[in-house]
Parts: sequence; C-alpha cells; structure tokens
Amino acid sequence: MNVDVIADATADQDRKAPGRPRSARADEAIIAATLDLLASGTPVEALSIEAVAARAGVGKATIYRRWANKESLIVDAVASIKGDVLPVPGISVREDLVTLLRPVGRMSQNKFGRIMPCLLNELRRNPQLAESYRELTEPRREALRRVIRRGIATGEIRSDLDVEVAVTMLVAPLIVQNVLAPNPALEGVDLPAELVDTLLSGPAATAGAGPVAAAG
Amino acid sequence: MNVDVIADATADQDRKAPGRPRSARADEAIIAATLDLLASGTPVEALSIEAVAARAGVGKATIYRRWANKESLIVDAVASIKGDVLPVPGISVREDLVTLLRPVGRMSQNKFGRIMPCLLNELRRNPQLAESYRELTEPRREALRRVIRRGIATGEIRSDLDVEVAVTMLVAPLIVQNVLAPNPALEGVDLPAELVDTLLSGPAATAGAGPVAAAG
Amino acid sequence: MNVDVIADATADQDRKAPGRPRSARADEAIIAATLDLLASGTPVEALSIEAVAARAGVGKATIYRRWANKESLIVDAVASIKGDVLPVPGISVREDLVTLLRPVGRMSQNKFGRIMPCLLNELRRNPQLAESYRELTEPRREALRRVIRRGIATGEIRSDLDVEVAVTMLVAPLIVQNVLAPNPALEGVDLPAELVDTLLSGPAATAGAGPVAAAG
Amino acid sequence: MNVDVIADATADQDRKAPGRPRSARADEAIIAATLDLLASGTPVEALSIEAVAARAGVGKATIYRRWANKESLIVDAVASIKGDVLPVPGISVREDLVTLLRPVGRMSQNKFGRIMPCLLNELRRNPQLAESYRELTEPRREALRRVIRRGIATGEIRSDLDVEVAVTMLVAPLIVQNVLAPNPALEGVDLPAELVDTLLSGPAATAGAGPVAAAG
DNA sequence: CGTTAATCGAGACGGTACGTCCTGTCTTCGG
DNA sequence: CCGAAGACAGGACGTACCGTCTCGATTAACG
Repeated sequence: MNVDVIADATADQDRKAPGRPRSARADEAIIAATLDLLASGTPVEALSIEAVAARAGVGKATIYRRWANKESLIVDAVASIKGDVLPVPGISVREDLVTLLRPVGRMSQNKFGRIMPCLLNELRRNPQLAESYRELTEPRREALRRVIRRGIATGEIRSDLDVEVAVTMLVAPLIVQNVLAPNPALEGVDLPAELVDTLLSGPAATAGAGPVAAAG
Repeated sequence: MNVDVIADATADQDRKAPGRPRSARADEAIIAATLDLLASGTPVEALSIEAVAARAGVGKATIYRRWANKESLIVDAVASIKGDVLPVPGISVREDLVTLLRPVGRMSQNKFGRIMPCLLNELRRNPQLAESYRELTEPRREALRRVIRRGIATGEIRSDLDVEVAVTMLVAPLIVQNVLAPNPALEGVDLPAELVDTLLSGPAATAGAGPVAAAG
Repeated sequence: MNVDVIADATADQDRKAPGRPRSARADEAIIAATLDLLASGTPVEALSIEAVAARAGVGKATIYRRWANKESLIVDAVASIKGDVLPVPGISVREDLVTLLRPVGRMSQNKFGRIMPCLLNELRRNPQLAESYRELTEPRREALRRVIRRGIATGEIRSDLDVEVAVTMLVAPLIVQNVLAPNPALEGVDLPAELVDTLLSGPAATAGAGPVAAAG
Repeated sequence: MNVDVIADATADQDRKAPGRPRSARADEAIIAATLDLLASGTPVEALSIEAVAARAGVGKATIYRRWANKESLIVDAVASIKGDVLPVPGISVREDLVTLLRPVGRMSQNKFGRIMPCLLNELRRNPQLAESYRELTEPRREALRRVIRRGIATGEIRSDLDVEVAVTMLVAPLIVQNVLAPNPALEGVDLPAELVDTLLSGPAATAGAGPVAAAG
C-alpha cells in the first residue's frame, strides 16, 4: 500500500493536501513498469529503481517520494495483482482438486507465474512481502481446503486427514517443481493428478479395491 | 567446474602446463571463504568477489583466473560441500522416513542449511547450479526412495505408490515451510511426522485394514 | 579546462542545464587534494585518482564527471595556482634581473616549485599542460623582458640583444640546474648572478667600458 | 651496471660461478627491447617490465634476476648507448660552437634524442640515472669547453668568461626548447646561432663595434 | 661423460589502481 | 508542491601490471 495513501487514510480523509496533488498516472506507470520488468525476467535483486523510473517515464525521486525503498515498492506491486480471479471447481472431489492444482503446475505461462518465482528469494528476508504473498495465495489455498472438507463430509476422503498438511502436500511439490528445482524424473508426469491420486489413496477410487485388498 | 580442469580435459590429460602451477591452497581458501560468507548470511546477490578475495587472503585476479564469474564460483563452492554424510536409517519404515526428513525440517541449523536458502533464487536461472543442487540432494532423495521401496516390499506401504511422487510430497513441504514461505498455520506442527502419517496411514484408515495388519 | 565549461561555451552561454548543478565545493576539494598530493611529493605518474577522491572526500565518479582523465585534471589543477604574485623589481637593471631570477633558483622551496618538477615530464606529451605551464611562467618572463628593454633604453644593456633569446638564456640554465639535471660543477655557484653577469657585462668588459660607467 | 657484474667485480674476478652461465643474448635482447620501447614513444613511467619481457622474448624473472628494478634497467640501457660519436669541430670558434650545438637543437630526430626526453623526469629522483646522463652528455660539454677555451686563447672570446656557466647558457635553452617546454616565440629562430651570437657579444664580431661604443 | 647447479621461458601469486556502472539520496529547475 | 534531470558519496565490477615466486626443462662447466 502506498505510504501517502496510508497517511491520508489514517490522518484526514477529507482535507486536501496543499500544493499539486500526486499524479495517479505516475503511480500506475510505476507499478506497471515494476511488474513488466519482473515479468520479463529481471530478477528481484537486479531490479533497479533506475530501470523502473526509466520504463515508467518518471524521475527516480518520484518513486522514492512514494516508497521508502525497493522492497516496499515490490510489495505494493505484487499486492496490486491480486485481482486474478479463481476458476470455479467442478463436481467430483478428485476432479476439483486437480482442476485447482493445474494452474499452479502451469505457473510459468501466466503473468502471475512469471513474477512469483522472482520473489521467492525475498520472502525469507522480507516479512511484508511474505504477507503479500500469503494474501495472494490464501484464496487458492482456501479453495483447496473447502474441496477437501467437502470430500470428507461426503466420505470421498478419509476423515483423519489434517487439512492444512494435505493442502501443503498438494501445493508444495508443484511450487518446487515449477519454480525452484525441477526434478527431471518428474518432467513428463501429470503432477497435479498424481499428487491428488497419491494423497487420496487412488486405488480405492480408481479400481474399486484398495491395494491391500488386491494384495490380500 | 574449474576452468583449468575444463581446459585440461579438452586438450591433453597428461602433459603438464608450463609455468608455475596453480596453488591448491588458494583454491581451498577461495572456496572456504565463499562458503563462509554464504553461511554467515550474505545473500548470493550481495556476495562480492572483492569480499571473497579479502577473506581468502587472495588477489582478485587469482579468483578470476579460475572462475569466469561469480555464478560459476558459487556452483563450485556448493558442489564442494557434498561431503555431509547421511544418517543411517532405523527399523520401522515410518520411523525411518521421519528420521530422514527431520534434518530437512531443521535446515537452518547446519551449514548446508544456512547456505542453501541463499541459492534457491539462482536455481531457476543457472542450470549448472541447479545440477549441483540436484547432486547434493540426490543422495538424500535416494535414501527416501530406498526406505519407501522397502516398505512396499514388506507390505508396510501400499504397492501402487509412485515412489518419485511420494518422495516429492514428503520433501517439498519441508523446503517450502523452512526456506521459502513458512505457513503460520503449520508453525507448531511436527511437520515431518505429519507428512509421513498423512502419506502412509491414510489408506489404512479408509480401507479398514492397515498394511501392518495385513503384514501381521 | 573543465568539461562542463567547454560544453557551456560551445552550446549556450545563458540557458541553465537541467538537473542538480555541480557542486563548487567538490570542484575546489578535488583541485586542492590534487595540489596537496603533488606538493607532498607524489610524482605525477603515481598520482592516483583514487587517492585524490579519498583525500577530497569525494566519489571517483565525481572526478570522472568533470575530467576525462588524470592528465586534464592535473592541467586544471596547475592552471589554478596562477595566483602566486610576482615580486616587484628594484632600481639597477643588473640587480633587478638577479632579483627576478633568484626565486627560479630556489624553486624547490615554494609550493609552485615543488609541484612544477613533477609536471615537466608531462609537458612534451600534453600540449594543454604545456599551455598551462606557459601561462604560469609567462608573467615571470614578461617581467624579465621589461627589465631588459628598460636596460636597453637606458643604455645599460647593448641594443642588439634579442630579448626572447636573452630571457631564455637566463631562465633555462636555472630550470635545468634546479629541476632536471643539476651539474655538480655549478653546485656552489650563485647561478642567477653569474648568468646575468655573463650575459650583460661581457661586451662591456671586452669593449673597455661597462654599462654602469656608460650610464654614470 | 648489471648487479651480478658488480658482485663479481667486488668479490672474485676469476673464479667462475657454478651452474649455467647467464645468456649474453638475453642481456642484449632486454637492453635492445628497452631502448626500442623508449624510442618508440613509451614514456618511462609507462614502460612496463612485462612489455620489455614480451618484446625481448624473455621471462620477467630473467629481467629481475639481472636488475633490481625498472630504474636500474633503464640506467643500464641508457648507459649502453654512449657510443654515439661526436662530430669534429671546424675552424672559426663561432662556427664550431654552432656546429656542436646544432644536433642538440635537432634532438628529436635521432635515437638518442627520442630516448632522452623520456628520461628527464627521472633524473631528479634517480641519482644513478643522473650519473649515466652526465656521462653521456659530458663528452659533448667537454667539446664545447675546449672550443670556448680555444677562443679565449686566440682572443676571439673575452677572457673573463666562466666557461661552465657559458656552456650551460648555450646548452640549457636548447634542452628546454626541444625537450621540455618549447617557447612558441622562438619557434622559427635558428636558436643555436642566436645563442652563440648573444653569448659572444655578436656586435663586436659582426659589425666590428660593440653596442656600448655604438651607443657612446 | 655424467653430475650438478644456476639458468631459461612461462606463468601464478597477493596487491593496487584503473575507469565504468549502479546504488539510494540530494538538489535544482520549470510547470 | 510536483515532475524531471542529474549530481552526490560510495562501492563492486573485471582488467592490467606490479614485483615475487615456483615450476619443468636447458645447458655449460666440474669432476
């Protein structure tokens, strides 16, 4: 969130600031330039204010007047893309989970996906950015949680599952595979489907008979 | 890989290079200094060759003579720590898996763990570093695979499990939780144990007959 | 000459440059540091921009923004010391000449004298520095010329003398003796007086009538 | 003088050193390379041992084994060119002096002349180089002295002249004009002739009457 | 005639300075 | 007051030499 906007909001909603008001166009141009640069591959550590200012057609001071440092600019830029709406789930629990996970497995193909990987290294160091990150991913995690709970209610999923752990086991492999250190052994695999099957003890659902029964 | 080693390999394995040979002590000092700086918190992007040279007591040219750039120095430095041996697993499959996963959950407490997080952001961009990373983690993954296969053989684990997917579902959540974006909802949880339980015991509970019972 | 001054002179004398103007304090600090280092014995070839920047409390870029290289910085630094005023001459032509030459014979004892010798080697290569040098020495040469012309007018000096050649014959031996290659055979000699006597009195002695006698 | 030769001379003239003797070809190649580089414009301060070694086809250690530093190499290199013989003087004293001075006025056209200017800056700092310089110039000065004394004996030159001062007054202007800081006011002048005329009280010789007499 | 030892070219060593670039801050101008 | 422009101090970059050192290979005199 823009520092001035915060200040204005907490101090005086109605009174006009003296002098020339800040240009909303500049705000937008700066945020857009930041996202553009991140999406076009610039790693966060190499994202220079100078480059952002140049691409936004704005003076460096104009950026520093609004954000205290590079990190908070990035936090705001990231927070601004929260709009990306979520797909609506389907009918079968298994199908719904796979549907929800699939875009995570194709992260490198949308804007959100191209920006995220650049930020991951900063998450450890920057709690605010981590917060923004969580705010962005939370709706997706919540959707997963809802489907899992629905599955438990309908008996499609066993009831002793820790929902949070389950969600993490579904999402984390995709993040690691797509964003950090792709494992060549998993390259051709339809990972979202495999993950769901593995978690939900596929055999019971796919063959009608669990592996133990088959082995017995 | 060291530039000279490359040269030797492509040219002539046996003939000695003319002139004074390169100092092995310098090699070691440079690698050690690099790892020290990484372990002491310096982020990869802020690791300067100048600082490495100073800490190693070495001229900058001595570094540039061996490595073309910062990245390949880091690749070699990382590759050099592969020595960290693995703990030997125990008896019960469930216990063995938890034992193997536990150190991953405590990565921030050993040298390897303090260095790794600094590198993750580079993995996407630098295939060589990614290769080094995989070489380092592969023995740990292989140990997990062996235990899982043993469990399948003894009937403690259902046989339809894709071993690679299972390994990833165990490891990835720990990496994400400890290194990237800790999820506050999982903060107090004994994640290694929860992961193993979620993966292994689920089917047993839903199918009415656990693998242990079947094996008994 | 400062690069900016050049730019202004060739482009537009009146229009202000955009952006923050250059700091006059930095200019002065850089020139002062340069002269300090030269005067304290640093030979021109060992004068490093890095040292100048450090002593001036200035970034290297601030120096390179103003001067393209070390040489032109030195040219400007030298040009800036032209202020050293000249002593006023006395009454007798012979005495006046000796008075004017004496400081040249004691160059190693004043600031100007300690800096000059460091520059001589550069004069051949650097026409701009040679120009600065000439601008600094010209007032002194002009003073000598005036005295010689006065002597010719009053009859104290023979009238066929080429003034420029005479000035050079007085000054060059002192430069060579004090700055370049002292001749041991002239070590104890009061060179300024000897030079004037040799130049002026010679003809008088051979012709039987000294200039003073002629003027008396 | 070569460091080893010194050692041999002071210790034991006859006993041969054990081991492989030093290569005379290397000595010559190094000296020649040094003079080449100096003559081809490289200023003394920019003459790198590395360049000398490269041009001589010799290792750097081969140079440092013989000379303690760059300066003493240059001293020896300069000393090695003393061979340049002097022209023989003519009949008239005035003509002889002009003949002797003329080559000094054309220094930039022979090898000696192209090397000398590079050295002048070092003379102040390096007594050994100054000594070499004096040894090289002394024969020329001595020739001038002899002619001047001959002129005094024959009555062509007045007898009260300090010979050393006179020599300096003839030579120093040429050095300054040709090597250090050429005075534009003297550019078209036949300086050697003018100097001799000015010193020898030209009028007496050219017009038969001294200036004082003419003015009286 | 083989041993011996100082030489040779080559090149790595720890340093220092180079001139460039970019950082985040600051200071001025014109609108 | 705002925007743009650009100077500010600082510091890392990768290169070039410095003068020293260390290597394997020569090479000449001594034994």
